[in-house]
Amino acid sequence: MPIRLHDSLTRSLRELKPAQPDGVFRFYNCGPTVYAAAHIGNFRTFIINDVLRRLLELEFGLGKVKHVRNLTDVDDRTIGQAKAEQRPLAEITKKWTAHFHADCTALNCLPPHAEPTATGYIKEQVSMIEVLIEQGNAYRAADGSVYFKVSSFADYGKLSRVKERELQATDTVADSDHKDSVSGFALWKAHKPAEDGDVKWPGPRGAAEGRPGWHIECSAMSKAILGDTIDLHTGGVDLLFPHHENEIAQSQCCNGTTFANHWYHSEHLLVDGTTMSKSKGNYYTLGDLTAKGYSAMAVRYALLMGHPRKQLNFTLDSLHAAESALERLRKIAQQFMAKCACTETEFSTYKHPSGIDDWSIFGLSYDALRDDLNTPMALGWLFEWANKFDFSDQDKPYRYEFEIAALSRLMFAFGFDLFVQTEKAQTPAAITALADKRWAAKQAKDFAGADALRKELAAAGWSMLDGKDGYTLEPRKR
RNA sequence: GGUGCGGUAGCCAAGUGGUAAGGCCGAGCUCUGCAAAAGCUCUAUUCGGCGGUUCGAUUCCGCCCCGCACCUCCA
Repeated sequence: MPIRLHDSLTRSLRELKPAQPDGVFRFYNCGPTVYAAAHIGNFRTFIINDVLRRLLELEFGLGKVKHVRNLTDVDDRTIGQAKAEQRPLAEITKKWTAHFHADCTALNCLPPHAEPTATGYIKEQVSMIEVLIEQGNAYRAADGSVYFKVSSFADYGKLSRVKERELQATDTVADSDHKDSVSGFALWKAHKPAEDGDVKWPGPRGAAEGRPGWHIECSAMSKAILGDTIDLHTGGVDLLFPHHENEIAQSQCCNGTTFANHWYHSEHLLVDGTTMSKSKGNYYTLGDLTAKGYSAMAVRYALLMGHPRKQLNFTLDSLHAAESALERLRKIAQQFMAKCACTETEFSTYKHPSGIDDWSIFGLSYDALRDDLNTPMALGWLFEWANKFDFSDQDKPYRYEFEIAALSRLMFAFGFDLFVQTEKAQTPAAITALADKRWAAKQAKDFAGADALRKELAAAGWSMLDGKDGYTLEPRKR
């Protein structure tokens, strides 16, 4: 069964396969703008793309997938943030890039094979713009900015189906604030000292110094790293128009060939049934959630609970459900591991994409993933089969290794690291003292005293879990 | 107004022209000094509303109601 994925261009499910003879699947995913902490909505998209990349590696093999995700480090927002903080642009973008990487690591997202920055590819962007000017697809405005002439590209609107929109406006861009207009969008923005400070580069021939427009960076970096035609280009739905529409226009006019063979867009995350916004108090970053005591892995799980092409309603309750479900998954894995004395490390080593085709009882789950990345269905099958698996079957021991290898690979596809070593909060000495006291009381069969101490611990925010030979303490959740 | 996506149990969420996956929560039982953990069991005569097509619709069609998103620099 091949991997099939929805294609926004044809609005149908299409098989994913590398077009180039070298068999390498080329895949570009629009990345974040590094001017603040990314929110969990952003991460939904990146996690979905991470699952896709893992799936492709499982399918085509390691080294047969080239995943590129850019960092937008120069645009209105990054410049605005630098200005607001009165710091150099590079300092701001460096800081938030590091923050983004830390979040990605915590969420167990594999680093892309290349992570280009817009400022690292100014030359490439400038040359593309020059080609577009020479060919008559772009023109210089009076202030030295350069705009793409939408009317010069017949296929404009094909992706977003907005062709019939009122595109009949003039070819002259008269807007004074340098925003895109109906007939064109900015490829190059002339330097404006008051807004841009010292952020500027030499422009395309005949244009002023300034900085690139937003859309051109992806076209240039995709071309530079992956070539003129790529296998897949992805992003959130909001990028469908104008960003991706404009990328197609620029790239195809410049390169004279198809830009991307396949387009995929994941839907947005809703929080409490509505758009996330700071004023509604439902705006979460990963840090906000981990500060509440949730694990990053649970956040990842929660973001995969819904179909990627459907809006997903994220709530603190659903995150709690994710935390429990993940714990359940861990128990399931341990049941299999116990049967064949597999260690956590060994479980992890099974993760290597191996081309093994035996998916054992997890085949349906894996198939669901391959069928348009249906993560909720895959999770459903996973639990369904794990639940009905008979662990008491004595004739089965030799089979457990297949089960466990399959489960391990499935966990790799989802990107669930079941055995991450999480930093346990340090238990205050006073709490330990109380717990010791209670344990002693319990051993002495002073149950009334033990209960009183349990209550005291609870009041202090700790749960005491009694074991056979001792106790463990953990912070009370919620 | 244009374009697109949805409305399925207390919550989250799959799915199919043939009679509703899964997770969470909750309940009961076993276990347990208590608590936790673990195990077992149970939890939608019904899929926003009204019509239509059909032997049969939650699934197809029409209309209506409601929600969300995009419509020039938001993943």
